[in-house]
Amino acid sequence: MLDARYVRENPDAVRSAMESRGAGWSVDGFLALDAERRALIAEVETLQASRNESSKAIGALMKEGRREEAEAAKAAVRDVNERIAALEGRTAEVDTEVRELLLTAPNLPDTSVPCGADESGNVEVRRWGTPRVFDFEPAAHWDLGPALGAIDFERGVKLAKSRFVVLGGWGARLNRALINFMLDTHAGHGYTEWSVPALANAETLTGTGQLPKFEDDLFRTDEGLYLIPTAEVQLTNLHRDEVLEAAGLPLHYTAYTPCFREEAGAAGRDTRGMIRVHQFDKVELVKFAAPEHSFEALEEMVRDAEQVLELLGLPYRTVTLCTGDMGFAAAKTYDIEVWLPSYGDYKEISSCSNCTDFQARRAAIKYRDPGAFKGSRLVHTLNGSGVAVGRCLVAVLENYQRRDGSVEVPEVLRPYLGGVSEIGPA
RNA sequence: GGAGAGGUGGCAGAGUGGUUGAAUGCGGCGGUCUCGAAAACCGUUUCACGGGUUACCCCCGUGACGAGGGUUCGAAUCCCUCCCUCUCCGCCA
Repeated sequence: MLDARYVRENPDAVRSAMESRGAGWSVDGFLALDAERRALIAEVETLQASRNESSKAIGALMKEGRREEAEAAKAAVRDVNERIAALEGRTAEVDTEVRELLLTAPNLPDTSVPCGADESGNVEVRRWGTPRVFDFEPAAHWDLGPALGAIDFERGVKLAKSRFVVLGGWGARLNRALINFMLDTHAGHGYTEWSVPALANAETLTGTGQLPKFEDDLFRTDEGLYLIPTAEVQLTNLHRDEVLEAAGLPLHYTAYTPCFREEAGAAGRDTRGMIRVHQFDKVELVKFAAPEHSFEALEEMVRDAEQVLELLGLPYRTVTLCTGDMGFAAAKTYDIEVWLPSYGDYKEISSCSNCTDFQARRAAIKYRDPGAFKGSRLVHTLNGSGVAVGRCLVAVLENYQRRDGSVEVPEVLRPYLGGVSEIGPA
């Protein structure tokens, strides 16, 4: 959520920021509503002040037994109350409209973010590793996985519906090995591990920005709970309505969770394989940082995610998303893309963002630093995949496959797989 | 799921319609005392929003005693709905 006051005082800056994002958010619509809201509040509060004064006077009259004067005063206050009620009706309406409008505004891009309309405007910042040159025709994971008994697409559909997958045998074990390897790696970098609910309530989803605008992307239970699309939601909301201590910042959190996405509007994209499915596993990184350190915290987070791929020996490149390609809550985002032989290209496997105070304002996450300032201020929240487990599994299978259909196990994963160095058909 | 009890300031805990935003204690902060500390004593200690100012310093106002509604001139106090916590029973990984 944007700071209403900032929008009020910097309408031109906000207008151009919205344009660069390709967001059709109406600054002028906001300004008009905001002005009306403040005028109504001033009027209502003046009337309330006079009512409070009269009520006090009535109390005094009653004590003195001057009943008739008290009755007359009561009648006068009833009039005031009617006017207040009328104004309050409109105030509540305007208040809701202002809030809803603010909740649908995306974050403002940081000044370091390149301008661009879509992913073609993203800027590569670095590459690591060299895509392997195969001396045979490498198989795509949608062929390789089933042949190994590692991935079962048909049964995923049978058990749930299309775009759900089942992992079996080495596939299931490799998946679990990846999760543990990632969590252990992040723990080594000072991240505290959490285990959180896979379902979240509406307030939680609103705190991180999925609601109210993106409800169609979520699975919803008939109790009004939602399946989380990412552990970012839970890790960030852990501190909703809390005031953190500056001395403890930045906080480094990590969690493994399944993630659920409706993928509404993704029809026809990545239909083969398990690149885009309704349920996938992910290890997430979240940080809470003081504003003056959040961008440096973002750089470190990207490195932490990249290291997972480096340890696994998977070639990747990192790009800065341009204004038009960034997510709703982000002020700056780096995507890490892993090399996938089946795509003959790099494919997103991690997205690391600094959301500045955008989520903190929605979720009321603050910090205090008595030596530096009075009261409390909003923290900056960051999140990143560290990394998407399903896509990582795919990357390992495809990049480490051999001519005979077996797959070499990356060194770092062997301790997690009982020491085996290769996996073949079950 | 059934029955009962309860949700008040960082914590504990008063307060059942009228200067109660809220007693008291603890904790925190500042001070006195002390070489220093402890103890004791004194003072202080919520937040949001709106306005004046426009720096979130200060001043005024409004609202907030789980949340939302209602009754009333006036609600922490009365009524309704919802949420949550605790105890017992049931069920259960």
